[in-house]
Amino acid sequence: MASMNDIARRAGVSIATVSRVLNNSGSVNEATRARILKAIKDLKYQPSRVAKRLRSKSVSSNLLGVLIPDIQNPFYVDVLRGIEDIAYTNNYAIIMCNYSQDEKKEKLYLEILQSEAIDGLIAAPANEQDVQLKKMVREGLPVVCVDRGLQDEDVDIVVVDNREGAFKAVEHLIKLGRRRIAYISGLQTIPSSRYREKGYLDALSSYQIPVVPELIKHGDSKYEGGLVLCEELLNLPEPPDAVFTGNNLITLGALESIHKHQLRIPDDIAIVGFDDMIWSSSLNPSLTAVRQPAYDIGQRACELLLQRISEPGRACIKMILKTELIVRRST
Amino acid sequence: MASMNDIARRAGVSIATVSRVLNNSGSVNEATRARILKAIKDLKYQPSRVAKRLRSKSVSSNLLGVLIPDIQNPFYVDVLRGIEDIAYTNNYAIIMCNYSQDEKKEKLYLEILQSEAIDGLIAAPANEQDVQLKKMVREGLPVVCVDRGLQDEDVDIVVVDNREGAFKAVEHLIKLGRRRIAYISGLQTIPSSRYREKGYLDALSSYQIPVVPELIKHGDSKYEGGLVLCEELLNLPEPPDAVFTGNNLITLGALESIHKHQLRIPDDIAIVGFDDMIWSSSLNPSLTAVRQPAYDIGQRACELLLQRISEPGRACIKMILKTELIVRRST
DNA sequence: GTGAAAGCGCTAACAT
DNA sequence: ATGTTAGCGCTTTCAC
Repeated sequence: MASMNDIARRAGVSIATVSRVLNNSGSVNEATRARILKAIKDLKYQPSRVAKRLRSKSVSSNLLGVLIPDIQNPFYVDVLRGIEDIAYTNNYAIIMCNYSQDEKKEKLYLEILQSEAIDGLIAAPANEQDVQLKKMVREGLPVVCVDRGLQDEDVDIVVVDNREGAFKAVEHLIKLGRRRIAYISGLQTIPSSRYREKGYLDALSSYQIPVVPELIKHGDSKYEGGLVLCEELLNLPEPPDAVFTGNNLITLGALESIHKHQLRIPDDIAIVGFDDMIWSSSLNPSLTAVRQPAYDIGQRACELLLQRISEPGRACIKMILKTELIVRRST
Repeated sequence: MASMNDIARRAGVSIATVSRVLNNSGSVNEATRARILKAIKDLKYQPSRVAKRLRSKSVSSNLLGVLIPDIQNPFYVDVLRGIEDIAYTNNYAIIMCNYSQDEKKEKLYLEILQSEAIDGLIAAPANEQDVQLKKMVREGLPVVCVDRGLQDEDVDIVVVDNREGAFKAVEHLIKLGRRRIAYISGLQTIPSSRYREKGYLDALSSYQIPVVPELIKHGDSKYEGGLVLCEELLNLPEPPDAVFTGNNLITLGALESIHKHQLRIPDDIAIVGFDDMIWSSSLNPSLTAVRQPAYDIGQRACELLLQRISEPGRACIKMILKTELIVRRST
């Protein structure tokens, strides 16, 4: 790969002049500019982003980090797409790190990201206390949180109103006449799980429906969790007549379990899930779901990050997006 | 962030010695080693991967590129997970580039990847003629192709036997008594689309079933394509009694369309899709599908890449994995 | 066993 | 308008 030096030599100038035409800084004679441009073309020169990044913190190296908990979860895929589209239009590349809900892996990735000298980071941390991420924020790395925030740390964040979304879902079930409504939660370390549980409890209490502890299950935010916990619910002496699932993977696991038991949805048991998916309407039956604007979340987050990179001092923004209840055949 | 210089000063040695203990190269006095180690700990030193990468091509910078066509397609997500797991255990980070089936975007990403000085690349190129990727291969960048290869270019590749997978799917439909079997293809520029079409045609011909051109539709490998093209099929004067869909997103689109027409599956029309998904059994009805070992593909590809990085000279390997027909209720 | 110094490709301050 | 040079953080010869 040709370097600036090669260009300079071929055009018979110094590398400083090459740098000038490359960055449109300073003034350079039209004739030499043309020569340099030609050399660049001839040698198919491509600037080294690595060298640029090493050179100085003051210049943007156009590299962002993205740290997400679970790439298997279509919600994060959509967030990622949103991020990526904005990054792409602004000529940023992305280092994508998926820690698979594994805090050890998350830690390693944060170290790598740091040592890759990224310009900024969009992260959904494993938990709100994440010391390492907090430290990076404090050291001045531009960070935007998505889906999950950081406790006692002033940082940009884009989330949805999880409590309200859950409330609407459970209220919907109640209005349909359901009374034994179960909740299958994801990891309790994740704030959104707790807010969704809060929404569930609030809805029950709003309608004076007693809370039955055995109808609340806590799992791992994954398919397997949904499967196993729903199994437990269905095996109860008095099983639920409706279930509210804490995220899309849990929903799929729960569906599997319900089908195994040969129960009819919604006649025997209704189900509403958090997170809508592109194939929700193709499920058996089509799924009533709380839709998060995942793609938007990604876009907004990336915009906030680029803003913060160019203006590090600006006050932090907490952006709360609305959810939407999509009613289909499963309720 | 502390640099090697800081460590050296604090330990009262030169950076060369620091480098030695960092890389376990050369011999260094136990006492000084201890001092240096302590300084590293005290200053929470983290090596700069950027500087290391700039320094020399001869030393690995532990960064891989991944170039995929469509992150919305769960198949690629699973491939990505496979890649990532292997990369992680070998202490490599990943720059993930999703070009959304957009060749212009793909081109830009290849440039970025190159200028990021990655150690190697796993790619599913938009088409087999990709000049830029070919050039990178020829210039010595370790590359492994997945899912899609490069014409007339010797390169490691991991694929499945698409023709055979399609053949099995269509044969299955035929044995069930279907005769008007449609095929909704993805982008024809993608080799796998063509191989799958070949498998479809071979199956028909093996069973002496005439090919009906209007039953073969070519689309864009996306949800919308599946939806629109299936719509066209269903509006035919003589609609198909079965449809074989070219990938998972097309399948979902086709399902949507069939449901819209209120047709019963498989009574009115059977459907079998290429690509199995975690929620295939939760679809309405559960989906008969050709399963690709996507996660394995990713793992194998990454292993091949790491091999090639450490041994650039070794002969190219073409790895062909088997598909599996999972029969469920949609046929 | 340890250090000095060159150099990877680039930017930016300072000279000319 | 253009050139010279220091330096970003690291590895690696070559001395000592």
